[in-house]
Amino acid sequence: MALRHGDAVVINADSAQVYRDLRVLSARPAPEDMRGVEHRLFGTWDGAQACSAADWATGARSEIEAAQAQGKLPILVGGTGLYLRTLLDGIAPVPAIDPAVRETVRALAQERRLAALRSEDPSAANRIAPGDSTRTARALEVVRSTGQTLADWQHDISGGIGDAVDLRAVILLPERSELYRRCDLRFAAMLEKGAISEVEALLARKLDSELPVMRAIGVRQIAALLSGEVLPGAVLAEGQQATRNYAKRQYTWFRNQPPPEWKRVESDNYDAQAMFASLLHN
RNA sequence: GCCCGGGUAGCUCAGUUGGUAGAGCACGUGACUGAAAAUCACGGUGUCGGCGGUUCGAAUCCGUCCCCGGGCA
Repeated sequence: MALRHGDAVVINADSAQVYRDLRVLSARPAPEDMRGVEHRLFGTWDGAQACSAADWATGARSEIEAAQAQGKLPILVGGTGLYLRTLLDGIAPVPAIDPAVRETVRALAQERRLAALRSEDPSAANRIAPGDSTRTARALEVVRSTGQTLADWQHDISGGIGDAVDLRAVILLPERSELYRRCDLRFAAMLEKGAISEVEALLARKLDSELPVMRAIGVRQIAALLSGEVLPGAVLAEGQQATRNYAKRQYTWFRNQPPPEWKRVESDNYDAQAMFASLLHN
């Protein structure tokens, strides 16, 4: 069955690796890692623009089609569960939000957002946890911008390709202490390999601090170092901590959200070659 | 050696006039429908430094010992 390099296309499914500005901090694969295999949607977005789950899914869909048209096998790799869900299951076709509405809503403190939502979309206000600022803002911007509630839009989910493709999925669930150990090594290596100058360059762009690029793990911590608010030793520890916290959330998502038939690998020393072989077999 | 300050959850610390303990973080579990490396929800943390005493009852009061800071010699 031996899959040759030229037969596959690797497509990124990670919400940070999507940004050009985050080569080091998103651990984007280097040319030598790619070993001649085509890679798509890595560093494709400029940090100045936010890539939404639907934006990514649109891009992924066309990359998958292009690969298939050439008889190549698309391999999606990455850790953003919502992106994969949007690609496979589709998403509510909510039109683009009026930028003015979005800006107004995001400028509100959570208490004010919640109060507004209670009068403009009471059932959403009731459903969303009171402290959940992201979802409160989303529900509010949707009613305000479209005149329909988010729940109304979500009755109709569309655009998923899950039923049209022969999906072979595998989820890696490493042992916790080993996972954390690797998180620590990973962030330390980033500091060694240019993360600090990467953040310097990012800060020089003076982008909105709420943009997704600015919220990638390590950006805030390193920015604090550069402005002298924090000492070098603390940056390492904080970056490692943030990495571990994220890994736990990601672990919870992938352990519970995907369908039960997705293969889960919990061992740390599996035979990758054999695993992929069995995955691709028939 | 003497004088101060301090020893309470894994860490940093709160604990009013004695009624056997709390907060943040960490950790664990979970949620997740267009910012998701985001945003949240829930949960247990424990010989309150040791030993003795007073008291119906001590993290809180008394004695003593140990440990950690700082100061004086």
